[in-house]
Order: sequence, then structure tokens, then C-alpha cells
Amino acid sequence: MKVSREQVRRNREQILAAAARLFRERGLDGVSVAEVMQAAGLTHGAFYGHFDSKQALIREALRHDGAAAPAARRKRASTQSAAEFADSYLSTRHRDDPGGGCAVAGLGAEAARGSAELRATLTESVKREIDRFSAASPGATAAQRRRAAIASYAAMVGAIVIARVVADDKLSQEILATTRKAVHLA
Amino acid sequence: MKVSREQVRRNREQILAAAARLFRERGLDGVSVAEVMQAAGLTHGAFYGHFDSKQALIREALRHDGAAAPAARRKRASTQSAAEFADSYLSTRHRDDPGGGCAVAGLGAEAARGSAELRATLTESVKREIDRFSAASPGATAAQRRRAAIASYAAMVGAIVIARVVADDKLSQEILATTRKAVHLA
DNA sequence: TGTACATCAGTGAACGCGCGTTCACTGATGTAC
DNA sequence: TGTACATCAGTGAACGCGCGTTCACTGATGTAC
Repeated sequence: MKVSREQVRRNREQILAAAARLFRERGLDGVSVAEVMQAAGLTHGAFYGHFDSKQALIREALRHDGAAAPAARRKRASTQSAAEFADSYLSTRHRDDPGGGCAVAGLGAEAARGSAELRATLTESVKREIDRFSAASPGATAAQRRRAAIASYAAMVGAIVIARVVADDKLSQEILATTRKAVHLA
Repeated sequence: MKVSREQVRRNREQILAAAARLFRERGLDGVSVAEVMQAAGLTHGAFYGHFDSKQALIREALRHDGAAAPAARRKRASTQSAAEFADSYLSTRHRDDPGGGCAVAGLGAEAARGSAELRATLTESVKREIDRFSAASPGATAAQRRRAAIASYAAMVGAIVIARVVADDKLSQEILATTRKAVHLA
């Protein structure tokens, strides 16, 4: 049955939110269109009224809330220092919640094999992330802050990827803690 | 038709080598059993004579040549300094050759969602990698060398993941170069 | 060393399944009067 | 404001396809004598 324009808008938001979470959680290939629609409270047939294809949904969903951890960013990101951001990024909470976490860490490798459009979307997210992190980083010149931001960003993404795959919790925590200290010193 | 025991051994090696390369190149879900077998010069029906399942192949293939870049490790790894290893790991050659590169960077996120056995296999690779990199790292005490190795390893993995997904080659190279410098200073 | 035959690795067709996608249909919405 | 009906978002069955896996068959291997 037809639904109100307002309901259509809400449904689309639900689809995007469910997709953003599920793709981060289980990977792009690990989530079916039907699962996304079910999580959004709809049947799979309605999907193609909202998006042209699964590929289009992936792009929209990842553009929708950017690359970094949406959860970590929620509370006044603009006043957050680089060290504070690093502490929340390199937390076990972020490690254990890929669905609410950084898309580059969770989907970067998979997205790198994807379409040019998808890579372009994530490239914009990475650029924004580096710029925001540069502004919050220490350093006398803008170039120094940028270098510090890039090195810290790389360390954080790598630490989360490694900490998530490592089955030994002690080692996993050691990797997060060591990287936290290294970023604090940078 | 039956083949010689020696040929069976060679076929199994071919399957593992093809799998190791293809999985790194296109992801675990992005490669079919039939494609691996074709790359190994066999038909897909022969697969289950060698392995119990695709999951078993994945584990064997990733155990087969460890986590780090097999290509980078080929030339006398034992005499390689941490800086030399970082330079080859953070090269555009490694960025552009995931099939011959580091499994943690290429498959870490996907493997983190995999079975406990698969994660255990990669955990062993990560441990070996950290130990080897610790031995090559600067630092007065073993604990200091280990900390330096972990921080550098995280930065290298993250830099490759980000450099691969970024569609802007200038930014991609900047990320590799900046991380190279940071690792050299550590 | 030579022969006969049981073994078994590889072949290729076939299976059931889940996927992305399509489509005829339904019925609430929202517009025209 | 009230009514009549065209619109169109959502439904659920159906599609074609590729996947992991199975299996009857083939014929070279390698063992028993």
C-alpha cells in the first residue's frame, strides 16, 4: 500500500541506518538486501523503490555517516582533542562494536576492491577525517599537525584491524594500549 | 584419472598458492572454489579430495605463508632492519599488489568476522610478526623494542589499508611516505 | 622384470540454496473537483 | 469541507545465476604375484 511522503522519508532513513550498521558489522558481501530491509522493518521488494542497486545502497550508506566511528563522534567532536579522540577510537568498546565504528577499519580492505565510486566516497571521508584530526593535533605548523594526524590515523586504523582479528584478548588489549600511548606521544 | 603421489603433492601446493594469492587479491568471499582450482590448473571437482571445505582451504592457505607480505619477506628477512622492512611494506609496490602482500592488511577485517579457527591462525601470524619485528626494532630493553614494534606494525597495517582505499594517488602516497617517516623515527 | 588388477585423483554434470533483481498486485495517500 | 479516483510505496512470489558441495565415472598409478 502507498504510504505518506513523510513515511517514505523515514523508511529511507531506516534503510540507510540499518545498512550502515550491518555492512560495518558483517561486511559488504556478508549482508543481503533482504536482511537490510528486514532490519529496516520492510520487505525486500520495496528496496528498489528507494535505491537502484545494492552497490548504490553501499555508497549512500557509507556517505551517510562518514568514515570514522559515528558512536565516538557523537559527543561534541569539535571540542575533542586528538588524545581524547584516540582514546575513544582505541577503546575495547570500539573494537567490539564494528557496527557503530569506523568504516575505514571495518570495510577499508573490502572497499578498496570495490567500484571507483565507492572508493571516491571513502576518499572524501578519509580527507575529512585527516583534516579534522589535523586541527586537533599538536604541532607548530599546519604541515607538522597534518603529518602527526596522518601517522596517528594510520596507527589507529591498523591497531583496530589487528586488535579485532587477534583471538588472544591479552594481546589485543596490549595492541590497543600500546598504540594509545604512541598516539599520545606523537 | 589417478595421478602420481608426487603430482598430488604438487597439485595441493598449487591449490594453496593460488588460494593464498587470490584470497588476498579479491577477498575471501570474492573468490570461488572453482576459480582457485582453475588458477591451480585443475577442475573444481577435484577440490574435495584435497580439502574438507572452502573454510578449511582458507585456513590452510593463510597458515601456509603467514601474515606479512610474502614478497617483501623473500630476501633474507633475518638480516633486515625494522626500517628496511617498513620501507618495503610501505611501498607502492606492496600497496598495488595485495595478492603478494600482507594478509592482515588485506584480509584482517574480513577474517575478524570469521571462525575462531581462522582468527587463531591469524593470531599466530600476528604474534610471529610482532616477535620478528621486535627483534629488528631499536630500543634499550626488550619491552621497549616490543612497544616500538607494535606501534610501528599498527601504523604500517593502517597505512596500507588507507592507502589502498584512497582513490587520490597523491594523498595515498602522502600517507605511505608520512608513515614511513614516522616508523623510521620510532 | 613382466603382467593383472585394485586403487583412487581428477573429471564434469548435477544438486540445493541464497542471492540480487523484477513484477503483478494491493490499498492507503493525496489531489482534483 | 466532502467525495472520487489516479497515483505509487510496499508486498510477496518468482526469475536467473553463481555458489559450495556431491557423485558416478574414467583411466593412470602402483602393488601383488
